[in-house]
Amino acid sequence: MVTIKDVARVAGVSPATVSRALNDSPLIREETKARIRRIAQELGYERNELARGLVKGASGAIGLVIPDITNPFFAEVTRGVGEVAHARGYGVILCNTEEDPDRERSYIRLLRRKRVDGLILTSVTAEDPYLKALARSKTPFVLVSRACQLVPAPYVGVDDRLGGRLAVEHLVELGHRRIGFIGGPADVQSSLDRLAAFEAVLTEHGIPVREEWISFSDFTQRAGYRAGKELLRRKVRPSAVFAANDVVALGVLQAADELGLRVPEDLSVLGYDDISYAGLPRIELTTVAQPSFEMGKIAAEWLLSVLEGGPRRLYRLLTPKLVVRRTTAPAPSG
Amino acid sequence: MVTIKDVARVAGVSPATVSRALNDSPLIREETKARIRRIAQELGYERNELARGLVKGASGAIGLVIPDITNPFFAEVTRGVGEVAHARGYGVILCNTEEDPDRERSYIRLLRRKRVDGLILTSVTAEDPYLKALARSKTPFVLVSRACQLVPAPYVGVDDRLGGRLAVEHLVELGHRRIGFIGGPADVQSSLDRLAAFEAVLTEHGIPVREEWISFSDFTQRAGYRAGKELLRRKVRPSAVFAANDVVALGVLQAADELGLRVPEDLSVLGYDDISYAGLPRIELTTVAQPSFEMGKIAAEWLLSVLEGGPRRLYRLLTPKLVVRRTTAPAPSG
DNA sequence: TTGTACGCGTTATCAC
DNA sequence: GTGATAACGCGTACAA
Repeated sequence: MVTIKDVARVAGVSPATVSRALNDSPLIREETKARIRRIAQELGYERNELARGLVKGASGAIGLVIPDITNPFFAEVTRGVGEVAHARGYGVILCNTEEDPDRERSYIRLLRRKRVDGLILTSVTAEDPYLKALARSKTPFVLVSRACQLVPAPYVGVDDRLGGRLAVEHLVELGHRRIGFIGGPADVQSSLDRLAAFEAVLTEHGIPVREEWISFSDFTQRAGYRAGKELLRRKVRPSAVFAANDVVALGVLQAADELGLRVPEDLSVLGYDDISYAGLPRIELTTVAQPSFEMGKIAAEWLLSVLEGGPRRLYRLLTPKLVVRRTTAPAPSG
Repeated sequence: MVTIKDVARVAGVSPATVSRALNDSPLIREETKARIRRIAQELGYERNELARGLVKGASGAIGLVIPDITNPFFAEVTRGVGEVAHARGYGVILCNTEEDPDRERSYIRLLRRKRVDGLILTSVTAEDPYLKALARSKTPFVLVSRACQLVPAPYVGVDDRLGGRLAVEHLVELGHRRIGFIGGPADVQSSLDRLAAFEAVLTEHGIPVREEWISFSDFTQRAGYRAGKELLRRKVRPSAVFAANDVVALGVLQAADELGLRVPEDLSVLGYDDISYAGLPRIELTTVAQPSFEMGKIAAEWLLSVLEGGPRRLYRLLTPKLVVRRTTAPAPSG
């Protein structure tokens, strides 16, 4: 690979001059700059960011830790992060944990070895202790979508209590009193918040919370399918199900179909996220919309601004929005 | 950040010894190794891969260039790549081009500056000249799913001619003779191959190819919707549509629904990829399955093996599989 | 306005 | 077995 020295030799100047010219230093005469740039271009020079990172103490890359890139919600977050990172010349190192805490820890170590300038985490379980260690280190990080109670940390997400409330109140208003909840992993804050809202709304309306209608999955379609099958096979089953995300809701829909339950006539199903497939005519899933792409952008923008000396505080709770489609309907009178 | 020197000072040895110990060199006495490792651990040392990369001439990262991370097909490829890369300690720098050739070129440059050890490209348009330059450079790369005619390059994908053939023959066997095609971007090889198969099969069966029923989109749901609307609004419209991927097919389904066309009674729709949403009970899209996750894994495995001196040739054409579900049916007798 | 010299954190090549 | 020393490619204080 051609280095700054090669360019210097050809241009008949010192490497320092080349470095300055390429970094547009005001110290260099314009014509020299132009000449050096031209030569660099001709030689196909691309600066070595490893070397540059070593001396500047900044790698020009950020780490993005995601539980499941296959979930359109996180794909959108990823897209948002990539958009702003790239616009500012940063690279994004993607880490897909598959909801596995071990992988997550191992990824964080990888990212630290790579000296990423900052981290965006969407994969945090509610009380993982490694976050404490991270908070002590100097590397800035943001939590997206999944908060953490253990450590005060910069965060951007939607108000999941409110989102859960919107969802469950919608069901209650439709006359449902037998409502089930299928969450994500039991240690994910966003899922817990949605559950808390679920219980709160039921209680407010004097509807008993039935433990046997509450279950946890791992935020995948398959898990939603399984949990749905189990829930809907009970002798006494709910007339509505609130799934803690859309992917799970799609699994529930699948379970309902296989059991011969008509949606929404026999069963109302409500999701969370508003992934693009929720709006398909064949699906028409009622759900709570989150600005996922926006969240990725906000997180990245904040992170990059911190890297340039901006304020280190961030706490953004965006507002979720109920999107009523066709998987919810008034409760059957039975 | 704690460096090798800090560890050396605490351990009372030279930096060289620490480096050797941490790299498990046989030159170091076992007890010294153990002691040094313990100290490194206590100090929270993580080796600086920037520095390491600089001296070793290898960054320990690969670049992954994807047209649309939001498309489950590419999300699966990404997952496959990440799985094997991380198992071997490599980082993956993700670049989402949104099908924009300018972005693509700019990403490639970013990745070269970051000195990635290799590239996985799924975003190549059929005759982009930058590939030639890439081929001349020493950085190894693989093309996944989208081939390139301009340059002989390592490739893993499915046999799109065969896949297209399976699809169209299925329609013909169902008695369809008025068949439309909605492709991806006009310069994407995989889309072109599927089109070629489409035309070949029609011709073989003595069915005229009607240009006005052939159109191109950009491989998104929205584009599929638009193209579908246009196609299905014609006075004379096809009884079946072959969409060059599932996302586009979903858009076509949406268009059909809005126009009051029943699928599959009035219109058969066939996709390509078999993304996870294609199998939903509400969708049941007939499609051609590609082993997307597998393709990502194969590409990464090959790339990493090349980095360790393995053979530099690769050409894997996997076999696509027709998955018949419920969006295709015999042609209406009309 | 440009060149010289040093250091960033590692690993590799010599010595001892 | 272990320690000094020289790279890797770049940015930058200091000198000119």
